[in-house]
Parts: sequence; structure tokens; C-alpha cells
Amino acid sequence: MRASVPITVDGLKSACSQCNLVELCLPFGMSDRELSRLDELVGSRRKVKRQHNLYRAGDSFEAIYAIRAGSFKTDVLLEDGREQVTGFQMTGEILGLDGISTESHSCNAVALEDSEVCVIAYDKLEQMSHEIEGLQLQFHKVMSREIVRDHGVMMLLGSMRAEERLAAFLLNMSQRFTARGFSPSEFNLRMTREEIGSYLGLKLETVSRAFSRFQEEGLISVQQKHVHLLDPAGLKRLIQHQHGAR
Amino acid sequence: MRASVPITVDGLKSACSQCNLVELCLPFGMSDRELSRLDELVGSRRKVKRQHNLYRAGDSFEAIYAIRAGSFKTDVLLEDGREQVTGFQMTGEILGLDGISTESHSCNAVALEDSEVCVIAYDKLEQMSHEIEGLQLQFHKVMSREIVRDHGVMMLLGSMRAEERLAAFLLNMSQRFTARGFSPSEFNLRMTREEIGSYLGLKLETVSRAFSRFQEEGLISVQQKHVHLLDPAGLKRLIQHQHGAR
DNA sequence: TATGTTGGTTGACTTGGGTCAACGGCTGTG
DNA sequence: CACAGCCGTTGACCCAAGTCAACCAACATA
Repeated sequence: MRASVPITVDGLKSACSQCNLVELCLPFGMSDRELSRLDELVGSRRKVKRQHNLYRAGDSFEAIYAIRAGSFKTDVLLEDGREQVTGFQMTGEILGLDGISTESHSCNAVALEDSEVCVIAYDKLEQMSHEIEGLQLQFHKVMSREIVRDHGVMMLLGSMRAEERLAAFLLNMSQRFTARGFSPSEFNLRMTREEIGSYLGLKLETVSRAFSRFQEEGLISVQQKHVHLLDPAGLKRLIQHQHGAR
Repeated sequence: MRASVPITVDGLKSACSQCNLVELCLPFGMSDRELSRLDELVGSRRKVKRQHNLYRAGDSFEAIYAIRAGSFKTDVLLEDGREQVTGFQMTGEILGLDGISTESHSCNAVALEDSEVCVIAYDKLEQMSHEIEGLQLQFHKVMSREIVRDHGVMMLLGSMRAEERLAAFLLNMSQRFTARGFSPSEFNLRMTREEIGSYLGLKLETVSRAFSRFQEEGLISVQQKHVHLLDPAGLKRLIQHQHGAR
């Protein structure tokens, strides 16, 4: 199990080969030799303050971003102002893949806390993918994983009841915190009830009530954004046996 | 505007350069010179009978598929039997991208009618992407487009009301039939009310009622699977001004 | 330390869509 | 070409989640 993400020191070399997020990020599974060639891929780093946009829908697409520290949400907006959060992203995850198809971004990426990303110029990535054996495959896997993840969210939105959705969300967060060396059972959410609700296709009041219900039933303990999973198996059971679901 | 898809003749050469679906399919935007090199990419064709699987969740991933004739649905199943249709695919569209990430498929692909696909071995695609300039970019665009499409479905499932969802679905079908040289306003759906419902996160009765309502209001005329859009602008308006939406 | 603001909780009430059931019309298979 | 099973429609009723509103807790700003 690895330690938590270190504080970024300005001027630190932005080398993938030196980064402790390698196992979670684009370079996963690449050989040491390939990894060292990858160091030139990250042209620069960029800090994004809480609530600020990394990019907006309509922005021309130049680069994808690997999250080095912090976290983000992505959302799409309808003309009438309705918002749909399409995902929450954590360290090591890749942002901006939506931009490739039309050469302009189709969603907004907003930092949930002060964050930092590695900027990966897309034309350089294309070029290096031709040269480095493992990079192309790895990049394809990252995109494919995003598609699979999206299908999971559709399952959630299309066929699950409110409490099942929240249970699935909490277990997913737990699993991702675990992969980053944090506690599987205790963590601080970075997003508001409203953002969770938007992601899960629920109103914030419904999210709040589901949290309270889980607490009453001894499945979790919550205080504001701090969540403690007391009975993860119970949460899993909740999802599997549909309690008279739609 | 191009003619409709011709009947496939057995023994016809499976060359991309000879295929009238080029503009809708993986080779879109590639030069003639590149296109001719692509002909070796499609190793074989495969016919899939109505209701039969092209692949199943768990199958090991070997190839992606370009739809040459017919149409498909993809779905994911939960342990308790709940099904979520994640998409409907038409000629020229690519199936199987979900398999890249884990090297095994994560969803089922089922033919909605007797269909035929071009089999594109994934290792060959990887290799040729290294060599042919435009192929890599085009493949990335196909994957990215899938991600953008999925975000649209999330918007639909997470923030729209039943009638808005069906209106969006019908307009999307219309647009895709149009791109294939068919009428924008009149077409035959290949899927059942239950499959539409699963895709839209609704029960089949709700889908049926929404169809009837649209007909009463003069927006469409329906008879079984045959749909005639009488007022596409009206359907668009329905989506934009949320009629007191969630 | 006061104070406005945002985020979260809870209650009372409403409603869109789910559930259950009956029925009729295609359709494709023997 | 008959008929069984699937598919689609419609009605009556119900309930999970939305809406509206009040209020409290945390936190940022002065």
C-alpha cells in the first residue's frame, strides 16, 4: 500500500518516471525503458484553484490532463440551465478525452479543491504513440475504461433506486481511495450533496435523506463531508437484492 | 445525400476502399492512399442472426466490429437480472470498444435484425495505427465520440423527464437515419418498447404512453415500430423548455 | 467576535412514473 | 394457414422521489 500524494514542490521535475502516481496514471504497465522516454510527454504542469475551470465546453482541444493533485468534476449543461455531473476525477485519472472527437471540449472540468494537473499536448501524444510501443495500448485502455465506467453510470441512472445509487457511489469512492493508499472505510468527500445528486440523477434532499437513512441503519456514519463506512458488505447487499426496484 | 445501404452480396471483396459506408465508419477522413492500405485491416465478415449475440460480457477481447448491415443493441446485466441497454448501433458504427480496457468484453452485443459486421482484429489495428498516419487519429476520434455520446445519455437519464427522453431519442434516431441517406421524418424502429424503455430508464408502459401522447398532440404518428415525425421542431422545443422538470 | 452566506437536514405535501392487470393485434413457426 | 406467444396499449391505483419551506451548522469575511 502506497503513501498519500505528497505536496507538490514548485520546480520539481515533471517526470513520469519520478512520479508516484505511475501505477494509477497513463504510464501504467509500461517498461522502465519506455517510461524514461515518456518524461518529455508532460510539457508543463498547471495549478487550478478550487471552483475554477480547467476547461469549458466549447474550448478548443489542445491537450489532455493527468491529475497530479486534487480532484475535479466534469459536467454538461443544457440550454435551460440544467446541469448533469458526468463524473468525479481523482489523482492519476485523465481529463479531456471528450475533446478529441470534435477537436473542442464537450463538457466543463471544474476543480473541487485546489489542484494540479500535468498537461499532455495531444499532438505530442499522437506522435509518441507511433513511436513507443506500450503508450498507444495504454492510452486506448484509458479511453476504453472511461467507456466502461460510463456504462456503469448508465446502469446506475437507468435501473437503480435512490439508496442503491448512493450505496454504489460510496463503494466506488471507497475503492478509489483505497487504490490511492487511503482508508477504504473513512474519507472526506470533496463534492456537495447537490453535486452528488446531479451525478446520481437525484435531488440534493434525496441524497441527504439517503445518507441519514444509512446512518440510522448503522451502515455508515456521516458528518457533513466526512464519511465512515461501518458495513460495506451491507451496502453491497443493498445493491444486489433489488428491494422492489424499478 | 447518399443512397441506402445495398444488399450485401456474398463473396464481395471486404475492402474499405470499396465500401459505401466509408464516410460513417472508421476510415472517415482518411486519404485515398491511406484508404487502400486499410483494405487488409478487415480480416473477415461475420453474419449475426436476429437475437443472436455478437459477443457477450466476459468473452475475451480479440476484435472490434464495424457494422456493415443491420443493427445492434448493447446491454449490461446486474446479478439480480436487471438489464440496462447502453446503446443502439447502426451501420458504420463500431462495436466492442469496451473490451480494450480489461481485454474482455464488459457488455453484451445483440443483433436487433439479421446483420453483418466487419471483423477488425485488435492487434492488427494497433499495429497499423503505428504505420498509417490517419488511422490512429480516426480511431481515437471514434472512441472519444463514444464517450461524448455516453455523456449525452447520462444527461438524458439524470436530468430529463419521460417525454423529454423519448423526444431526444426520436430526434437522435432521425438524425442517424438521415446520415445514412434515409428519410429524416419516417423510419422503422428495430427495437421493442421494452428495449427503448431500458435505454431511457423508463418502463415499457411509460414509453408506450409517451408515444400515444405525442400522437394525440400531433407531434408524431406511430403504428407499432413505424414512426413518422410530424413536428420535429415541436419535439426539440419539448426538450429545451423544461416543462417543470426534475 | 459579529455576520452574511453557503451547505446540509428534516418535515409536510404533491406528483410523475411505476405496478398490476386486462386485452387486442401482429407475426413467425410448425 | 392456424394459433401461440410476443408486443403494444390502456386503465386504475400506488409509492418513491420531487417540491417547497423552515431551520440549523459550518465557514468565510470583515
